[in-house]
Amino acid sequence: MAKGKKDLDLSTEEKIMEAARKVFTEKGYAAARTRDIAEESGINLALLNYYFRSKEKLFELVMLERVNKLFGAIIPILNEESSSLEEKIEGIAGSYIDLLTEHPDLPIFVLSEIRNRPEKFAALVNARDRVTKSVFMKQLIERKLSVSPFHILINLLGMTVFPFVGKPVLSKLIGKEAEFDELMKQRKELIPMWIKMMLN
Amino acid sequence: MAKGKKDLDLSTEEKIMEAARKVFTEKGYAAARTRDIAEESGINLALLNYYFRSKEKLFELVMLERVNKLFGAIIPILNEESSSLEEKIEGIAGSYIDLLTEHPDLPIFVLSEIRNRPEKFAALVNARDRVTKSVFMKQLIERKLSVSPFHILINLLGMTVFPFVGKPVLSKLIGKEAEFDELMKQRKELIPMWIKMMLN
DNA sequence: TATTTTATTAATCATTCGATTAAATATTTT
DNA sequence: AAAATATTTAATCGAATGATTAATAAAATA
Repeated sequence: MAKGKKDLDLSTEEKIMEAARKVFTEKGYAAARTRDIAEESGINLALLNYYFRSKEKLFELVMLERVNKLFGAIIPILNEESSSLEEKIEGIAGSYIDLLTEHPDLPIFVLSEIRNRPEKFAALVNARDRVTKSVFMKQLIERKLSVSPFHILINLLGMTVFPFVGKPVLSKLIGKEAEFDELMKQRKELIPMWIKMMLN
Repeated sequence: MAKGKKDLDLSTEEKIMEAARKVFTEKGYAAARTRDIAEESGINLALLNYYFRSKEKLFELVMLERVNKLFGAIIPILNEESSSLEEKIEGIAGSYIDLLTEHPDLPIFVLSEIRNRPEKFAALVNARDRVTKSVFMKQLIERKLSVSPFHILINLLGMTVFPFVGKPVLSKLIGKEAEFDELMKQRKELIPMWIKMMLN
């Protein structure tokens, strides 16, 4: 049979995925209703199950996308062979701030879903070796710091990611949305500077 | 008798609150079932509504407790009149790490519930003036830094709070629970040191 | 064109869930 | 002790929700 998915199929499937991304990300798995997703995508409720079998299966696809997006922005940089430690730090801060400025709710979505159902999603982010044995960690160890290299990694991620995790609260303190974004833009250069200070 | 653990002399009301704290914090509002809370506290389901009117009302009490705990650990320090900027930085890092080592899921719980229903809880954390007009911010401004004082506040909170927000992922990288706690303990002294470096 | 497969819809099923009710039991007040 | 009030339970209600079904429309295939 012609197993090539037709344009219309793809379109419907993609409309559902698009709506699922939005609704799941806004409300979280438990509060999201399949009817919300159906309405948001302008399709019949039964079509959601026709194409994706269940709410759970649909969510797994969205979650996988999100996790890959979140970790795909850092893992490759950690493992670059040719770049220096300083270049990696600049790369991580820069690419993460660009990514999260566009998708501010990415980290809180992933982290809160993992917390709500750790048995289901913990394995998804088990990138232990790809981090602990990365070129980045090796380069950190070479510097013979007086503290664990994990501190540096935590600081880099904390200073970069935390403002977006705490955005619902922080943006109230800071004021306008534009000011928040301007601060984040500044941090692309500031964070590498601060981290480098910690390496001495 | 159900799996209620400590059936101590707690009043029925307090038994329900205790179970509500646990279930809401573990699963979030939307995924928490009033029947879970009833079973966890070893009481009849109807008693929950008898004492607290509704799931929503019960949750509001738990949420208020959590928010006060989370922000109560920092707001008073920000507004101390007698302590120096350096002392405040040490106080915040120290008291927050102590608090979050005991209650690691506090920040992710509060932040994700705010994100899921911002219209309901955003007002709860609107401490704008208490932060922006705090003694801490005044002291930062006096230092005539080359960057916005918000950067320093974000860095302090990011380095302190982020490891706990990301704990479900980070603890896998780091290894045993004890090692994570040991790193956090070290950070009580390290974070103030790093932040002070940023003040020059 | 005729037939088979794929896509879509309206209706509805089965469960779950928050909440209520009415009756029973315990506690306090008079 | 009697009456009044407060607490607790079992049963159940109604709405919401994920999922399915049976019928129809559209597209693909032969």
